[in-house]
Amino acid sequence: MKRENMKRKTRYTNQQVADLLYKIADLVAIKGEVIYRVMAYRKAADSIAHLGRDINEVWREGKLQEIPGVGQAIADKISELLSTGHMSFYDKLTAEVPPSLVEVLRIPDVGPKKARAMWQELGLTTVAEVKAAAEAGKLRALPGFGPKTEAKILAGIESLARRITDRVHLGVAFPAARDLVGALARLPQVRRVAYAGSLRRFCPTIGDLDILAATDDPVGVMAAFRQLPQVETVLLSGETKTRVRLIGGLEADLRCLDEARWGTALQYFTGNKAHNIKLRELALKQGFSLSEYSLKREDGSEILCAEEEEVYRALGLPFIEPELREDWGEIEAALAGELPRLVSIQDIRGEVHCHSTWSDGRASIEEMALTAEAHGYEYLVISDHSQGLGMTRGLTPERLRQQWAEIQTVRRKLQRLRLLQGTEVEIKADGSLDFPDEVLAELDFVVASVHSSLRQDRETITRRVVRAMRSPHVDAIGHPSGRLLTRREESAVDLDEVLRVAAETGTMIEINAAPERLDLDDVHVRSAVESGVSLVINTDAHQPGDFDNLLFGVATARRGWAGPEHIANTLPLEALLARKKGGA
DNA sequence: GCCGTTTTCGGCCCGACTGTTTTCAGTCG
Repeated sequence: MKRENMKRKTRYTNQQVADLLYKIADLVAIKGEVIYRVMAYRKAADSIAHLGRDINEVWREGKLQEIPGVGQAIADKISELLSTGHMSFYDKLTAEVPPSLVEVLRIPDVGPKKARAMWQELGLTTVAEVKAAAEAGKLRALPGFGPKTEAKILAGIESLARRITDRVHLGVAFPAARDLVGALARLPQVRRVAYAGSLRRFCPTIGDLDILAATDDPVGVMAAFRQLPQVETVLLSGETKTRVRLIGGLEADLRCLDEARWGTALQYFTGNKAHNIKLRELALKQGFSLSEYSLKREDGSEILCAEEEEVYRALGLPFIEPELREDWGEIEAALAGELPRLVSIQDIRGEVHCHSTWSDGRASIEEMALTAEAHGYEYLVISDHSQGLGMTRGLTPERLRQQWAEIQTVRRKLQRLRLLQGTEVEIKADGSLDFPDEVLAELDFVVASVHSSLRQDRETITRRVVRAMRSPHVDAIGHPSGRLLTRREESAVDLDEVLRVAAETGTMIEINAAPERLDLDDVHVRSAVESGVSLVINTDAHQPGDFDNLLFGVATARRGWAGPEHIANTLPLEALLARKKGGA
């Protein structure tokens, strides 16, 4: 009665391989090995997490060592893992260093040295044991520890327990950052202020906010910052740097600096770390030392950069857009003069996926259309859910026809916007569609999505989506992975296969701009761009305010190196319709 | 452990803040 797939070896995803390498890095650090060995594991893990190709495939082709940061030793370990399902190096390592210490490392202010000390001196290997020891006042006796360190560790454990997740999506981080920047901009001493960090790069999730302020009065600005009503706790505060926890739990750093050094500072604090390290290495080769303060020549004299562009120019590079700064090859491309031209929000002419009160939207068709028109859109497709999705009051074919009458009425109230009718049709568990072909054939644009049975295994859910893509009526696949950032993992669907079939069938793939989705994700956008898949950016708006999310979708496209030519809704309506399957 | 416009060996980005220290180590970004 044993099924075939129960005997099969576990298949490792890129993320799982990366996570194992991160874990090895932590354990090797606690073991006390040279930091460069630790960094090597982390670098390899970063590369694999953002590979954009299935690691199993790369391994089968024998090309593991072509991955940046993967040399002979790490390639051998990955090979062993993928072929046998275990890694003897990891087994040996965890026999020496208890793997639960990785959790201890997550306590703020506990790094490898402190974790090792607590483990070696007091035998503490879990967060619970550390907590008990701290409460009993046993930590302060350790060399390098004191009462304050002990208290900090206790507070750190508390904050770990209180936080559900340590990252938030852009829909949370972006308004919070705008709010802080606005408050600081109102201070008379502040000359310039901006957010930097992962938010400026539009990473899908954000760990904390990085705010920069140019001022001649850092002490005054820091004092004012600590007093802001948004601030719950001041975590640390010096002359140039203050770190606080905001109400709601998000943490924010404020750095103050001279206006003349704005460019180097903004560049540095935008990151990411790997991009910065590579930039600093490039600077060293050219005889400079680059820091957030300046470019320093070997004789110690400084070149100040008031603008970011000057930093890149001084290193012989064109400006690199923040969304590209992930060390995914952008510095090499910049050196070669091969940076892509990125799509911008002004390029988007309309959307083909939004909802109304006809299903689970919160605004009428008219409100949605007028808002889209006010945004300068040329077209909008109303695409309410189909009948099978009961909780969204999905439409039956009959109601779909009634909706058509309303769309025609609304059309008369519009100046420029061209309003069309579509659907977000449910892809049922077996891959069939929730409307018959003759109904789909009448619609202007069909988005097909998966909302149910998201836990199907990889083969089943992939076959299901592929079957939908082979329908001549399906123009695009909506939010293909089904992830909900910080809440729900993506489904097991094989996105590489989805993209391959998309290219073959001419099915468009959506970049859903809702900040909790950003689905297709940046890494696969890059694969789509490389394989010639047509993408479409939609906010999936359920109310008028949701159209403002477009910038998150555009940023995700930019992070995947997409230009306007890769995004179908940068086209005028007729050209977009012509690009559909069987389009004129 | 990785890597090469100086290198196949000897490097590997740079700085702020805190706490425990008599001058610096650890952590963080």
